Amino acid sequence: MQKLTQRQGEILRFIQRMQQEQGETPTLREIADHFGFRSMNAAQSHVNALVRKGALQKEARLARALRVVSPLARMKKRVCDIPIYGAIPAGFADRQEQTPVGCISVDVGTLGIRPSARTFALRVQGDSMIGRHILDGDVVVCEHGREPRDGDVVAALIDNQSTLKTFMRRKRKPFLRAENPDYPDLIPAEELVIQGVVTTVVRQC
Amino acid sequence: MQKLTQRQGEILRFIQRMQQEQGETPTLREIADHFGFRSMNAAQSHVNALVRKGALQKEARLARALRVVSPLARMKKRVCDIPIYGAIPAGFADRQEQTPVGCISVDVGTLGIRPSARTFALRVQGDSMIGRHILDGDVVVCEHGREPRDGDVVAALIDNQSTLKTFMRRKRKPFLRAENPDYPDLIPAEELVIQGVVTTVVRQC
DNA sequence: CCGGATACTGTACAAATATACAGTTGATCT
DNA sequence: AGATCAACTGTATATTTGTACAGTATCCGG
Repeated sequence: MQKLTQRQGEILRFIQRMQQEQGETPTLREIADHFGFRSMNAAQSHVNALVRKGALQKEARLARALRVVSPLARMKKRVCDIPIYGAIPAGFADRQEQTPVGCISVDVGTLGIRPSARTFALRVQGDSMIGRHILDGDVVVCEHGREPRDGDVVAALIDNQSTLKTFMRRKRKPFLRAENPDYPDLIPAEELVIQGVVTTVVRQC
Repeated sequence: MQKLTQRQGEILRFIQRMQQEQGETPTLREIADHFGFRSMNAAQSHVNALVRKGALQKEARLARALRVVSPLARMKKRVCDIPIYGAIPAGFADRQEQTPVGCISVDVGTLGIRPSARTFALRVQGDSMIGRHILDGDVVVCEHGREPRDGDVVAALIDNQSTLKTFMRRKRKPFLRAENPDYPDLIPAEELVIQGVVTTVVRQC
């Protein structure tokens, strides 16, 4: 990629910012307006220069069809949004009814997260899983409805509150092991509602 | 939000998917084409219905100016892409030169990550920071150039390789403490290049 | 059986937008 | 001095796109 002028860099950054904030790339007129150009052609020339230098891609004649070219953008395949719930009440029937307290957006490819309608996230309360290096305040991404394997960390509903436990089997019977002395060590899994299997942990330091 | 018809749901999902994959929302004609409508008005009516029901927002007369309305979308302010490097060589001069091995995309608001040009990510090798609950294979997001505070985890360049250490001071002199027996416990920080301060940890289970 | 909503076809038009062409100014390089 | 390029102004035009209007068929609740 050829080197850009300072002005061209400004234009490129503006396009990039608009794309992130507004979800759409600006039109030539919007670019011209933002920089105070009295002629759209100023914006047009810059865009053409950026395309020529390989920093931008364009669909000819289409509106708002600019694309910022970057090694990152190429690697970023698809971003999916995962809702964060404070605590999940019992039924888990209709997720639309839940009010998410936040949202994390991750791109699928790199982290190996398969986006599905049954993916959600929880903010961990308490140090119950410190033995598995999951701390208070961490956000765990869970997949609902997946069959847990031995040793998987699962979110289970205990006393109308989501708690993390380790899933395991003893003599073919499924149990949940708490990694916290405050809770009984083994709980038969049949009595409980397993809300999801933890696939990812996010910690903000 | 009023309930949607099945067909309206299909239209909405298509718009949403295009926005994620292409970065832009489709035009009425593109919607019509995709669903095999012979008349744009079919698409137009659906879009109007979606707007009326509150599932979609629109800027009148502007091209590709649809917006999917959802509690998640409203919460998701701004997604920024962070490059993942395998290992960062010494100079750290021009990030453009580095070849990222991956990319994570996170939304800023919820996780409190401030996106800056100096933000990058590393894949952790080895259990050197297990004492801080950072494991082999985790991805750590770092901020370059920030002044580390006592107890912060930092990425330092040792033997031409990035290694995580805990930053601390003894008698006002900065040191790096390794949480791994294979390394000497205390290293004067002046002799080393601190590449970044860890702000976030991401673990894929 | 009627009214309304849904789900379309078909046509026409105006606004938004990209594009093309002609020119000016200033800096930089040869 | 001349050539070249970046960075603009100004005007005109073709294309894309959103919008409006007219109409048909089906389904569903009252």
